[in-house]
Amino acid sequence: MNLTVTQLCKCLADENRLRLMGLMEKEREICVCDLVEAMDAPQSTVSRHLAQLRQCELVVARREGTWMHYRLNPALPEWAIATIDTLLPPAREQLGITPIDTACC
Amino acid sequence: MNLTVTQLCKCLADENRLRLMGLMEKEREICVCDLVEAMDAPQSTVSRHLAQLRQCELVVARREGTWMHYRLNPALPEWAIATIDTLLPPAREQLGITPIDTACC
DNA sequence: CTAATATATCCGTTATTCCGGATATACGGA
DNA sequence: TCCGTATATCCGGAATAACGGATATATTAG
Repeated sequence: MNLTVTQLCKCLADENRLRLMGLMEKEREICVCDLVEAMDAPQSTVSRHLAQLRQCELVVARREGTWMHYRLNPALPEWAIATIDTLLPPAREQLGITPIDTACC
Repeated sequence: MNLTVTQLCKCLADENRLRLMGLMEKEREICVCDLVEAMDAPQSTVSRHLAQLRQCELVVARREGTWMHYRLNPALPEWAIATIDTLLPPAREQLGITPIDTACC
């Protein structure tokens, strides 16, 4: 786990990625199709941003058949967890979103 | 004060700006010449990044004669203060810096 | 006013990031 | 095996951001 502060901030500095993070909730998995539906963006865009979040390990993915389930990575460094916990509530408010609580699959 | 999460993260997502923030310490003013000296970057670069930090109100400036004194803005929203407080220590460690404690003027 | 110093802004160039349609890959079922 | 669905990656173009030398502005001193 080699996350830097700069990397974390770059990830959260894009509205699409911030929105993706905001749609997820601790301890809860979401599949890509739900994220694509909730985001107003084409699937390739969502997938690309998810890949970036995955690369920085802000999220982790689990495959189940053809579906991929994403969740916030609970194993980040303390300072990253604290930052995410602090920023997601105001981010959700500013972006007008709430975590997804339905499951397509 | 209309700072958004995205704006805050954009500001902190650049290494030069993060370094500038890390060189400052709560409650302490620093003048630009000290920042220019501590950063390994031309004066115009430092000044441009300071302007951006000022624009987002992460820092505030006070003129004293020909000198400008900068300090972290103590009047940010709670979530921004908390984020900065959380991120600056690991950022300083990762960037190999400590707050400036000398005063050129 | 002129000179000197500190800092800010301008502007052309380069580097980085983002976009999204097209295509590829992975998997399950028939 | 071949097909359909879910997701990932590719790639060329557009948009955004960063750079830094040159220049402008602001202020003080003489």
